[in-house]
Amino acid sequence: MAHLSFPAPYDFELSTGRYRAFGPDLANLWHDGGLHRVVDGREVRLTAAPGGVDADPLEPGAEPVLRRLLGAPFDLAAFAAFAADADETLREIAVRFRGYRPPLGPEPFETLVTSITAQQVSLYAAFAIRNRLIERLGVRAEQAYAFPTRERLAAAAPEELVAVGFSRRKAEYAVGLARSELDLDALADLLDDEVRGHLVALPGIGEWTVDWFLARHLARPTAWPAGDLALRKALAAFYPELTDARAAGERFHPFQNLTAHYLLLAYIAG
DNA sequence: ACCCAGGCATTGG
DNA sequence: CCAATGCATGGG
Repeated sequence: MAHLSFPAPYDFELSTGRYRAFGPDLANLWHDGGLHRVVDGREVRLTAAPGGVDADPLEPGAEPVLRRLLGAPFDLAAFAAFAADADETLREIAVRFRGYRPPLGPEPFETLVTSITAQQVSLYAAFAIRNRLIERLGVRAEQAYAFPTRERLAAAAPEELVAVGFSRRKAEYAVGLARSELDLDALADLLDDEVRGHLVALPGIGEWTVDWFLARHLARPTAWPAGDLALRKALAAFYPELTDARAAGERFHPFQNLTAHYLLLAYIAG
């Protein structure tokens, strides 16, 4: 057992709600009050603890990916200060949901495949399809599964993905991504627009998917998924005067990413 | 049965 | 540049 510390305030349950809201997530499994995640083949159980999160067991080398999973790169204190000085709407949302630290997709390939499953369909459908993919091509540890590796998907026939509910097109996108030459880890060293250029060149990866990759894998502060349907609905609900979602992002510079997450959370929470 | 849901590529103007 | 269309599943 080891401890991962986070600056207060940090609300573990609120922050991990995404992994329960649309049904179970076999790769980020909420089980018996804790979040289970497989790192390097070993299942880790994460639970709330004073001052942060307990991780059991914590292998050397697993800490960076776990901290990333828990959204460690976000500067919540700076966002809180920004929101406190912003409009009344954002100010109230930031206070109501203080301690919310959006989880990140710890692995680039997994993040992209997850987004492909979520294109167009409801998140309930996306989670169901994703879970069947994980069961079929992933590897189970104890309760949770390791998400299917890029190598496993590169070796898969698209028909295997169709069999778990992918459309024919999406099956080809996911397998094509796995088989592409692109070094996904190297994207972390590039500027936002450079990342965008590399990714949108791949079939099935458009602006929306890149925006969420920048936001939820690379934790880029100014990522702003202006085309996202849920974010548009949240904007319409909280800022009816901001009819241009893309332009609206400028208002929240340089905290577009955290603002988007807080608006989505507030919108879903009702 | 029908419609919509945290898109994207393709086709045709 | 923009409009129309098909896609697969789950929930209402």
